[in-house]
Amino acid sequence: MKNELVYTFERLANLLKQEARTASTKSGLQAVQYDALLYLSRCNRFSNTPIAVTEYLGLTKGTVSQTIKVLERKGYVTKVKDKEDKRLTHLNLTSEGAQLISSSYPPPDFISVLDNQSKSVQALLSNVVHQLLSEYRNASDNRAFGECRYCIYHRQTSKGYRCSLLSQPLNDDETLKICREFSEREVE
Amino acid sequence: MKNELVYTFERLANLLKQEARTASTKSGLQAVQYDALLYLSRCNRFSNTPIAVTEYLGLTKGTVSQTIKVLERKGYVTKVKDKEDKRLTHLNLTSEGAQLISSSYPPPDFISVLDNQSKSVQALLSNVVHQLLSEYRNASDNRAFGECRYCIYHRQTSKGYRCSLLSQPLNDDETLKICREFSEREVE
DNA sequence: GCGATAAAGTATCGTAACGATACTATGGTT
DNA sequence: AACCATAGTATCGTTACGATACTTTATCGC
Repeated sequence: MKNELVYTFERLANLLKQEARTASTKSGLQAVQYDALLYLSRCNRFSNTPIAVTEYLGLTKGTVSQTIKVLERKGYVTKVKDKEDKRLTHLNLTSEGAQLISSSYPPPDFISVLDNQSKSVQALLSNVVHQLLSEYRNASDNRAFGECRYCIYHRQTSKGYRCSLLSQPLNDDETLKICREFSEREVE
Repeated sequence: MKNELVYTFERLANLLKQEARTASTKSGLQAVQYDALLYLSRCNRFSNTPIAVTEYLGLTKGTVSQTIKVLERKGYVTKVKDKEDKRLTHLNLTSEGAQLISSSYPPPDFISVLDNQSKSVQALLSNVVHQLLSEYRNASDNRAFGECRYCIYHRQTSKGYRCSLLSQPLNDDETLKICREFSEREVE
């Protein structure tokens, strides 16, 4: 039954949200602030701007601007103006910010459930849910926010990885991070 | 990779939330109000109380009390005092409330994605994600809120279904609804 | 080049969510 | 009857959130 699947996903999402909420209040942050910080810990250096946070979380610019201000005041992020494009502000996690995330993420209860699954189920889930997400991204008109390495602009050269959209070299870690400019690569 | 799976689920949850938000604002409701109404449309007659909404959504009593008040004022639910237990208030959807949900739920984009999947993938997903949810419910100390028919207290008699915990007869529809008293039945 | 438009970001305001606290009323237990 | 647990409401302060208006910088058309 399709509808039932939606219910199940929704309930899962609810429980995940609840677990995240516990983590955030334990660290003295509001839920949105935690979500924003989490995003910033997962995105690459082209995507750590207020507008990217805005699109990722599905909120408005003004709201996010305030959220960021609080995170800055609490010492979890710092603002750095972009050298080339002076409209842009980059948000870097301080070591406190990074530590806050790494001490509470990923959500332990959910991870333990995944751990219980057999390797084959895990692999299966990974495939199918990825597929689902990529189609869902296409169906909704939101930005994709996928991982760099799965992007059509991602290139491997003799000197390492590159982004062919932004014409920038990428180090290995970065190819695992999520990017605002992400565009789905066709599976061959 | 386990962590990656968590990310994927989280992003899926995010997109689902965004789609729900669009639906709610389109119908002139706040996100929480919509969530509460959605729950009330899915729960059985033992679980349509403010406290059940509270536990399902993971909020506090006071907050939910206010949310309900708004839903009542807007004409989407009505309050009915319980005959036996006078502490309880039952929240029934008005026809307007029911119509609001049925016109916007399930989320069309997500459903269309599920539709794209093959029958076998759908079946697979259904199994695995159900399993995941049931284990996650056990891992977290929240109430389960599962479907009546999968509950240990669910009985089939010659006269129809019964709840052996509350000693009440159940009609067929009700066994599909979610219940606050739900307790997972062991799979044999 | 110049002007128009778009994009990134901030500030401010009003509404509403949310948790905390304190309270009432009913039910259950011994 | 005394006590405690449960369901619910009311009120208060903090904060999220969208809307609007604004500034600054890039980009696009010519």
